[in-house]
Amino acid sequence: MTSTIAEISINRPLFQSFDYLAPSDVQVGQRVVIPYGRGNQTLVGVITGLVDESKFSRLKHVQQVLDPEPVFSTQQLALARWIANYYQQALGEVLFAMLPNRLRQDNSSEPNQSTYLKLCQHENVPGSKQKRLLDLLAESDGQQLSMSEVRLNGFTTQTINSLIKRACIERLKLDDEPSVWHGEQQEKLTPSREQATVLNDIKLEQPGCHLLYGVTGSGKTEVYLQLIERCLAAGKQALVLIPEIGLTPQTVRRFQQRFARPIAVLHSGLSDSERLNQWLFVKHNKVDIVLGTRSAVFAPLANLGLVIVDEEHDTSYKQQDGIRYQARDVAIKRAFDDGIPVLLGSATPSLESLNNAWSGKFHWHQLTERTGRAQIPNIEMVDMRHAQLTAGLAERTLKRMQQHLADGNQVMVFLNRRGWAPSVMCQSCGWLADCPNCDARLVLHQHSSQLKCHHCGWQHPKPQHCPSCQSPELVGLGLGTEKQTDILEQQFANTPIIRIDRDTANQPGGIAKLLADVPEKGPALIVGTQMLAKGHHIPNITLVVVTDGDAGFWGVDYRASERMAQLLTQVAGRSGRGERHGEVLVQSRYPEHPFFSQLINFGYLGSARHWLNERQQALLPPYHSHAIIRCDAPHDWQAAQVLRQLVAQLTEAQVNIRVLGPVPATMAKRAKLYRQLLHFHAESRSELNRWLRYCRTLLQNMDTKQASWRIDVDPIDVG
DNA sequence: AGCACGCCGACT
DNA sequence: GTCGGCGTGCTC
Ligand SMILES: [Zn+2]
Ligand SMILES: [Zn+2]
Repeated sequence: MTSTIAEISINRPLFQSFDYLAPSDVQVGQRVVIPYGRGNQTLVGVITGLVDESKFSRLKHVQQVLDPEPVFSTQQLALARWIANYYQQALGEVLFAMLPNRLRQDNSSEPNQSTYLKLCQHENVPGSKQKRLLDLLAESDGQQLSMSEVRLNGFTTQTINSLIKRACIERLKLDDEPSVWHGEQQEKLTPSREQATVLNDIKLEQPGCHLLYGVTGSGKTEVYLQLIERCLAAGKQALVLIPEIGLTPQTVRRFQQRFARPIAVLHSGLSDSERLNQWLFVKHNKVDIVLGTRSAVFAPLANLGLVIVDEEHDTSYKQQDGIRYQARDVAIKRAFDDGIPVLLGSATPSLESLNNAWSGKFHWHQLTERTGRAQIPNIEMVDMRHAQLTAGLAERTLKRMQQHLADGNQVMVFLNRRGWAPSVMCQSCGWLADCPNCDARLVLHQHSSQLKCHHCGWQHPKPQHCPSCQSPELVGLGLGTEKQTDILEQQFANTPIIRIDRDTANQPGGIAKLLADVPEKGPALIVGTQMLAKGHHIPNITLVVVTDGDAGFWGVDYRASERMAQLLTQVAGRSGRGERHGEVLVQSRYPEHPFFSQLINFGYLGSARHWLNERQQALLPPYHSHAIIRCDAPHDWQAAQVLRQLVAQLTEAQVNIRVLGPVPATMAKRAKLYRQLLHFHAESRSELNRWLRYCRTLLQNMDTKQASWRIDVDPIDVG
């Protein structure tokens, strides 16, 4: 048998491929099993190239070719190469991150099959059961049904076997097919004047990036749906990315109801086998619409015609651990490669996308009218400085809440701190409960009577006495959602209160059960964290209260304003019911701070313009590119030493981009590791890339001992 | 990364 | 004598 030499990438952080002898008919993009290393352990690899010769003399043989057809197309391989280069990751690791978990091991990529029963002869048969089965099959699509459906209808193997003997029915193996929504279909809505303009301005035949600025409730989804419809009508496929928290059953339902065809859904809640199933449906061309979160950007659609990224500013598009990439940017690159349009939608676009739109790189579209709802409410500041606080809320705030509840409306109280109190102190000696593994205070969770670290997961039962002076006077300092809810329960004794945060959402039933607890009509208080701000429309809210408008402004993070404004704008979008104008109260100790007045007077876009100016002055993204090399080690000097050594080598090589540091991370110690950062700022993206690649080779050749390092390109957490 | 190999100390 | 600790170096 003739053979060829295959370059194979494996799921290890090695920036090289390995040459193996393979059967001459293998193709690039197929997975193979190889004997690897001195112990010849069997590993799955991906063929990334075929060559005639290798500089290695004793090549091993590929053990098994796993895929009859490549699991990666040439375009996907090219995309993987781009990601590996841009984010400084090993190609093999990128490729494996693009595959569903099951295909990272030696599982088959062929379509799943099930046994079906097909009607051959509909003749008179003795038993009534047999007769009923024939009737059932006769009525079914294609006169056939899957075995599981037949079983579900109560037919036994015996009935089936007798019918097969009579040659009335036959068994066949058929590919599994994705299910189609059989419930009520939803007709497409007549677009508003604004929607029609947007729909008219986006031409699917023309490649390019479109930024759709649409305030909450302005009908962005309807625009998506009608564009997808056009895309499908042109015989192409559509990919829709949605943030983790927004991809709810209701969202999926909305798409299913509009399109009488199967839709693949790829979200993080799927089991490995469900995820593989969905992925195989996409791979084998059985769906034309893919709905998914971050990693769905890699869905193997072969005939893509449109990519949509909903809530494009959402930080969950950035993968933070393992393989790092920004799915929104990968989506843009993928669309560019395919020569197709990509639509980014948001009520609070990222400064990156706004800059691209305002500089003419993206096409700008907007939806400013809320369909069937009152205008976005104004934000009203509440000065906390001299206020008497109950549950963290000023008298004025409580009064307003009282009014709204008395009118039978619902009120949302937002506090981005879960637990009872963010720290615990001894009143007689001043001892503070610190995490033994992190530079962080332990958070008191009163209901479970535990002290927990929100950074490393460490927890311990709440002590009865101060470990330092034995005094029993241990008190919680500050306010979390748990405590706020408890106090509000006393204040508003007859009002149902629902708390929505990670602690309550992790209980059985999850967030869906909590939302179901919100009464359909009548007053209710909904208390919660970040989780409340995104997704999950609660219809009867007329007042939103932000307990601490100053939280999150203490750091060095230049994205803090942008993120806070996005949060406040999103939260404000929750308020308002039908034509009833909603209200938003933001409590602050600095109510006159320009951040608030700007947001109130000039809105998100006006503020964004201002921040973009500041970023330009400060040579920060999106004008300059930013990357961070992070280094962790068990002793505080190790990480800094590695980075100092790196800086020395860079200086020697006459580095011509800005290098800052090493500096300790905002939380210098986390999970028993000391963390140091090295910042890189460059006007030119390619220069940054070049120097990062150089850093990577330096670090790979450096004896970093116990220190581990990673490169974060376009970081969102800067501290 | 993950594994084999190897060179040392502390156990039967 | 050997079991296992981690430090070193390689993987086609
Ligand atoms: Zn004490
Ligand atoms: Zn901790």
